[in-house]
Amino acid sequence: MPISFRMRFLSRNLGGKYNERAGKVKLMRLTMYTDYSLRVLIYLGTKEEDKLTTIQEISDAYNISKNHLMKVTFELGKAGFIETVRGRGGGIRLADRPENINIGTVVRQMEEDFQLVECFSSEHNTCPISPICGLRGVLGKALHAYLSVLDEYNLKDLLFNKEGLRDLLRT
Amino acid sequence: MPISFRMRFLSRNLGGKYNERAGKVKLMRLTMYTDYSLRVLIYLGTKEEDKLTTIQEISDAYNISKNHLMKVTFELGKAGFIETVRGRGGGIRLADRPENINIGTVVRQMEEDFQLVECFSSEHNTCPISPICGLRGVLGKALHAYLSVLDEYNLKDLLFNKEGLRDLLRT
DNA sequence: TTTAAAGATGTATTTTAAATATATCTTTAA
DNA sequence: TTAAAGATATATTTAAAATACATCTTTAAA
Repeated sequence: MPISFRMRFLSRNLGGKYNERAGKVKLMRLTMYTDYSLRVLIYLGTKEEDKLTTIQEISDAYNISKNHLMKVTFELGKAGFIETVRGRGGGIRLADRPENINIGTVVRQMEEDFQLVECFSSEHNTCPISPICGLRGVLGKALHAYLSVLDEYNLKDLLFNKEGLRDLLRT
Repeated sequence: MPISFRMRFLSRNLGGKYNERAGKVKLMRLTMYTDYSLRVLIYLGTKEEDKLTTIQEISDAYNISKNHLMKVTFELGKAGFIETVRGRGGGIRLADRPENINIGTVVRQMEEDFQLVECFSSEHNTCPISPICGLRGVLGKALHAYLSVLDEYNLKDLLFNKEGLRDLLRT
């Protein structure tokens, strides 16, 4: 459920050499998609209330593909976290005050699913012991704990140094 | 950080149609690698103490590629969760009693890293606000909560219905 | 003392999701 | 009526994950 950042890490290669980290994998990542979603919200949170910001501006500030951000903002708008104004002079803004935008809610919304392991999906599961296996319950509980922490925070909590953020985001 | 099961889910396709779930992604997955690790431990846990089990047998029981399991068991051995005996008549067995094999420890060991988002990696980070951004802290806390739940369980907890597991795993 | 069964190791290939790019459409203020 | 903005769709690229294949090494049994 975490923002999956595959970036330019060394390839995992399960079949690779057996020295160093071979065989291990990178779990618990959030996608850049979710990361970008949060970055957009943070950016908008540093702006004056109601003021519109263009996607281009955010793209410049973070040096992120505008095309990618278009899709992120589209989803953020559909989910109701931001308002979008089309046409010349348009842009995007937070749909609510930062203290009312919950981080857990954002991550849940930008997520597709929380199928931690194969047996979380009745459709794709092939594990023969799933009917009586305790693993799903344990992982589900862990997932809940993860999201519960995120539920404790809202966007305002991430903006405690709003001036500093503005400085760093100035292009 | 969850066991990443990509399986045969619909492709995410960030650039796909904007109806249904397009744009959303699947986070918090564990890899099949970690899932398989836990399944191997569960299988061994259903066996009599000290009795050796071959990888082939586990491969048959779960219908998992033997080659893949070879790598999983190799890692499990290196990490000290199982003992491996080479040569004819060899096999693998738990290195300790199930109650002493902690699930959180297993997941941490089979993990490569816990870089939830780009800014968790000083090497790959490009986000300009990371020096003062509260996101990393929040996600780190959530990750800790996730692992802490796993830390509360050991392999024995997953074997409460050992007889049922044996039945389902009989090939 | 040779053979076969087991795990160990390395490399190569395939598949999938994620990331990104491109192109066009729609809206709307100037 | 034009240009700037977001909306939408499709296509491409990249990287990780999953898997397959090919030996090698160890060791007990024949």
